[in-house]
Amino acid sequence: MSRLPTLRQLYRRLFDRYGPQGWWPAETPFEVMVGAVLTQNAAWSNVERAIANLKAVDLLDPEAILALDPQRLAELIRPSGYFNVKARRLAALCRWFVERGGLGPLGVMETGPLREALLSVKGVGPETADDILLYAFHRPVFVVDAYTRRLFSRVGHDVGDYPYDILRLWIEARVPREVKVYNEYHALIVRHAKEHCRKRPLCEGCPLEKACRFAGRNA
DNA sequence: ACCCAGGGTCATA
DNA sequence: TATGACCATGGG
Repeated sequence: MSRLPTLRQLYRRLFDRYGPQGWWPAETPFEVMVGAVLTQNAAWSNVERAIANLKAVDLLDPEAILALDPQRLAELIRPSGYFNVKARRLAALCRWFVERGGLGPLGVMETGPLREALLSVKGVGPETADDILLYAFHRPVFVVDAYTRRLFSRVGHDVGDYPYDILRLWIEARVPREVKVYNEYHALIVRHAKEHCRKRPLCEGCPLEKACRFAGRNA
């Protein structure tokens, strides 16, 4: 009669295996914001190219992006996919950022209102908003993605069809509300997905071991 | 050739 | 509220 692994236990197993992940891979909060939009349904390796393009012409800056011809912006971020849509989304986010006065004023907002403000930007959905809240503004908000849902489902937690915010709150109630922990946990889930579950069907050598096998029996 | 990637919007029922 | 179409590149 084995019990389901708690979220704390899963975190410990992942952290013991992989160690700190050093997320988010960006030099500034604004770069986090750009990356959060560009990584929507895209491979990170492609996002890196897009960001490198922007850096190469010194355009990784909100005002500079706003002053840019939309078509040229789209061309620069082309490698990240959906480049026409993302060019619009990026411009919308920059407009919002500049109109709100940048990091100073935004940085002193309460987390709830800041989240709502982010969600009001066209092209910023819950996951993108939470990426920005956690990794740019260092707020204790757990980022839920498809890997997160899949991982917790596979180890036996029946969260498969929870709506985004329900699942987020469910997780936040079970994980210590610390920025450091939320930061590493999400990064570790992505790392684990890349490392194992995509390439190896049976999770051979998986740090979750019994938890994954347990899920296998129920799947 | 197919599948997927660190999603979100919009139209429709 | 809940599906479905759509957006588009690059690697396995």
